[in-house]
Amino acid sequence: MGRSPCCDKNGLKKGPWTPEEDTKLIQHIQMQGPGNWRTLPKNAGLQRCGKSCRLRWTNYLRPDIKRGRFSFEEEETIIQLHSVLGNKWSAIAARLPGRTDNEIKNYWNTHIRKRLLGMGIDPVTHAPRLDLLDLSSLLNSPQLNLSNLLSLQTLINPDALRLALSLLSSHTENPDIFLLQKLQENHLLNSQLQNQAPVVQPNQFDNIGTQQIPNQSQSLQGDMGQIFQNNSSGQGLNSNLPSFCNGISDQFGADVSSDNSSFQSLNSNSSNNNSQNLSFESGLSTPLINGSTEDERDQSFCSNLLRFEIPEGLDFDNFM
DNA sequence: AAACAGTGCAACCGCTCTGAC
DNA sequence: TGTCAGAGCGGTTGCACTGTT
Repeated sequence: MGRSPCCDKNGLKKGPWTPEEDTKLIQHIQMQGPGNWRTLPKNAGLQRCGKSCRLRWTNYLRPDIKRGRFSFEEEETIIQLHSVLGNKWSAIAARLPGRTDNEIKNYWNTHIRKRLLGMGIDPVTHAPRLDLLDLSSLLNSPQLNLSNLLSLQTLINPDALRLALSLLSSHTENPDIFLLQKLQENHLLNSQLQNQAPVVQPNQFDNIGTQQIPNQSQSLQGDMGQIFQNNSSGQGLNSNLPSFCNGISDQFGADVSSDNSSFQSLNSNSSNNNSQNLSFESGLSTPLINGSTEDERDQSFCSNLLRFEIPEGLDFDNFM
C-alpha cells in the first residue's frame, strides 16, 4: 500500500530530548492542547516528528506521571494483571495511575521477568516450571519419593527429566534413580497414548476462558496438591526447593493442605469456561506487605504470585 | 585508575487498529 | 465497501550509568 511515513525524516531531530525541547512541548500543549500530533511539532517550533512528540508527552512529560521506583503493591498488581492480560501493557497501565505502558513494560523486562525466572516461574504463563529450577538440588535429597516424582511428571519437561536422570546416574548410591527411570518410562508411555506433549508448555494456559482446557491441566491441581501436601509435616518437596523459593512451597503447603485452593484459578476457569463473567476486584485487592528487605520481598512476592486467583465474573472487555 | 560487563530506561521502529471519508 | 491517515501498541535498540575486576 505504501503508506507515507508519519513525518518527513529529513531534518528532524532524533534521540534524547533536551530541556528546551521539553519546555517548548509542554508550553504548547498547555496552551493549545495536544490536538493533531502531526502538526504539533511545526506549531510548537520543534524539529521532531509528531510521533516522537506524542511519545515524549505520554511517557515522560505528562503532569500526572508518577516517577520513581515501583512500590511493592504496584509490582504485585502488575504481575497479577499480567497473568490475566499478558503483554497488554496499556491495559495494565490503565490500572496503575501515573504509570505508563512503556514504564511498566521496561520494569517488567528488567526486574520482574528475571525474578520470576529465578524463582522457577514461567513469566509468560505464570505457572511454576520445575524445569527452570535447580533440579540437581531438588533431586539430591533422600526425601524425594515415588509419589512426588510421579506427581512431578506433568510439570517436568522431558528434557529436564533426562537431565535429572543423568544427574542421579552419577550418584550410584541413590536408589531414586530407579524411580526416575520409571518416571521417564511413564512419560514415554504418555506420549504414545496421547498425541500431545505430556508437559505443561509455556503457552498451555494462554487460551483460558476461550477454549476447553486439556485434561492435562486439570490434573495439575491434584498433582500440585499431592506434591505440597507433604510439606505440612515438614517433609517432602519443600525442603528440596531452592531457598529463594521457600515462599512458594510454604504457601502451597499451607493452602493446599487446608483447602486445596492453589491453582484453583486454572481449574475454575477451565470448568467455568466463561471469561466474560470474570471480575477483577479481588485480584486487585492484594494484601499490603511491609517486607523491607529483598529476601522478605522475594518470599512474599513468590507466595502471593502463586496464590493469585482469577476471580469469577472478570470482564476482559474492560481491559482491552 | 582503567577496562570491561551488566543493568536500566528513554526513545525509536514498525506493525496493527480505528475511524473518517 | 474500500482506502487512507492518525493514533496506539509491543518489541527492540542504544546509551548512560553502575559495579566489578
